[in-house]
Amino acid sequence: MALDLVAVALPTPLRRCFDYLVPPELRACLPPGVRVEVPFGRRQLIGLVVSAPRQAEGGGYQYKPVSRVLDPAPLAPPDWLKLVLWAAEYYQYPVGEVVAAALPAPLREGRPALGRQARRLGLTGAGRQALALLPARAHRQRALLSALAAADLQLLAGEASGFDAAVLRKALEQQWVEERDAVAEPGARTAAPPLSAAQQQALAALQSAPPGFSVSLLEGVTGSGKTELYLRLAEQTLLAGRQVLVLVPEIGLTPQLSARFAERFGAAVASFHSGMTEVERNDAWLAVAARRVQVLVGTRSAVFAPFADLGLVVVDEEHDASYKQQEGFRYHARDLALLRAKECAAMAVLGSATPALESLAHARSGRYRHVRLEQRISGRAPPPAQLIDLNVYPTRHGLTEPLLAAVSRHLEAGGQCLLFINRRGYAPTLLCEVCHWTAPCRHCDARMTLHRARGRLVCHHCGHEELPPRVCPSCGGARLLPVGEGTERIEDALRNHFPGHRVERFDAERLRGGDKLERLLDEVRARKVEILVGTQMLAKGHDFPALSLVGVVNADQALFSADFRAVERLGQLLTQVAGRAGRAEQSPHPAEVLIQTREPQNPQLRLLLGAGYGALAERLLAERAEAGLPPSGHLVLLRAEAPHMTEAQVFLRGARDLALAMLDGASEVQLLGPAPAPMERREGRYRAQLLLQASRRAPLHRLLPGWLDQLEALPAARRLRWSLDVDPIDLF
DNA sequence: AGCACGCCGACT
DNA sequence: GTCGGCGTGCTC
Repeated sequence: MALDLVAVALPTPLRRCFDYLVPPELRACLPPGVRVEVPFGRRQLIGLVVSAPRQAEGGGYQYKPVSRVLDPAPLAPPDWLKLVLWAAEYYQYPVGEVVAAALPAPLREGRPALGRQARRLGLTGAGRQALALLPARAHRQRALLSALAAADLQLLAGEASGFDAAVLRKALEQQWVEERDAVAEPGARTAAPPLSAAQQQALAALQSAPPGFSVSLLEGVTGSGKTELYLRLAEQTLLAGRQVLVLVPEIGLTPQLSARFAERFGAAVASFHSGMTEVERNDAWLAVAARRVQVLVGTRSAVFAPFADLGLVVVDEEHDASYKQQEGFRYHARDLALLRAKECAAMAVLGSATPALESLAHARSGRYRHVRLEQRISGRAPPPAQLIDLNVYPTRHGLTEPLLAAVSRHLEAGGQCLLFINRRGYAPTLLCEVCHWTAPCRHCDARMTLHRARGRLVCHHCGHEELPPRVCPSCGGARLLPVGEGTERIEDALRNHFPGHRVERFDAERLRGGDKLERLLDEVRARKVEILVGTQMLAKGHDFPALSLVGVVNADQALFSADFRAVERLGQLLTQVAGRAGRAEQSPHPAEVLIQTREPQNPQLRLLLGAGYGALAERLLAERAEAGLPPSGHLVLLRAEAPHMTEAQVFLRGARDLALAMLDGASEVQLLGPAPAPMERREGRYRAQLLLQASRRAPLHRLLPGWLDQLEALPAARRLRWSLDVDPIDLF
């Protein structure tokens, strides 16, 4: 007997879809991309139709019928669904969970696909009169009305107004405030600033890409004005009636960039990131599908926004590791963005001052167009970096005399100083002077970091906290010494050394919650802060016009790391930090970059400082080719964690044997391990991994589906946590 | 993942 | 005698 069936993706960890009977009257209502409610076991679930209804022989199976269709039309165009299905296959992750990651929560849970629209609020004549007559205690109404007296409030799709809902409701009721049409105007609203000669050249090079799909790597030093080029390309795309996706690596960078886009393009712009509420994200998502929004600025997950006609994809700071999701569905947003662009015949631009080796390799092979922007807008070359040898100069609280002297010099000349140290807390180790005991975390193979102001020892791997012991728990010795330094200690040392100068610390601990980062950055720009101490969050994207000295307290951690990407990352980080200095014309003092190191002869460090990131990248690419590592080879990592190391090892050995049985001896796929993770125990669990390596993707990816089916059937697989990471960027 | 079914220990 | 532990099996 022939049956009408549709395949439905459901939110379960099963790596397959499920077929449902199509009642005859619903046959026309079930195109791919609509949501349905279906019975699944004893539950009712919301799922997504992923195939057109098809005729099939029953084969005796009792299929269940679709219970309900939620959408009159597909939620998103076919290329969106294609991206979702492709990602599920490529990352070998359950389709239903990929769909769940690609849909905002309200849609996932079956809420109707109705979004709130972009709005514009304006002050009425009555409102203007009311503003003069408001009683003094009505300060919240006053704030609202005076803000609107200055300018209409333009709210993007899904954006909160920033005013209390009750206050807004009252003002609308009183007709002090009215809703006006929020017009999404194509083209620029505010005039674009003129381009430098170098920018003009780069823009011309970008624009000379053939119509349709193309990828350009825009390699532009910090301060060279890449953002203005994105804006120009976006304007052109909008005038052609197509939409724009701009990806940024982290939420902290969205306000700046979306503000610049909104300033230029008005209501056509929306943001999308994890700091928004689910409802806000839902509104933005739906507005993109309905073409009420033309430009979306967002983090990783914005790559799944349902563009109706995507014409331009920008991936800013494309080298940034935040684009790779590090748990669950481990996708790389940059890679998916390129796939997306290809399917939509859109132009893709990868922007960075320090491109990933992957992207450089593609540029070198001609697969990407390589556009360089080597001149800063200011015309000033980035300052040269100099090394301070920690074997020669003693330190106090991590700082050498030459570095402190440089800080004095720049402060006297009215410049700002940035001290970079990629470690939070006061000191990474608490050491007993007598027996050399160090404070360990009871859940991890790691030392506890001393946070002195909080009076706590904190493990940065699991979050465990303890009170520091008074005496050594091992020998009873009374002299426990903080060894090494973190941001807090550097901050203290600088406060003591430069009393009367304002020192501010920038790290996750200090800036937790709210808009503290934004507020502090404003104070930096207003020159109220003279010395900045911080972690890598200071290296990313922010503009400090008056900054003239960058000091790197210690560059050495990465030089000893086991991770094969450590030196690439160090090169990117040092280049990005150094790029914060001397960006603006009004920089009061020639800029300087000083790097403290115990390894001044390190060849990679010298190459970076002498010949720049590009030269280091060339060297690293050659090394990767030699070792068969990315981008010259391809990796898949199977991780496992269990209460005891033997359980993890037994599972991974089983996995290895299955893979060996599936591969013939001559296969290009190499298996490495199983081996314990670099940190064997973390959060109380033992971790190990099995690495698959191949010079070509095809044989590796051919292996995966069948291998995973067998892995899931392994009895050991049920008793521990394991996951597959395709194209891993960290080896645990 | 959920959610059932199923077969062994300490409690009203 | 039952409530409940988590092993194992299935979900169109």
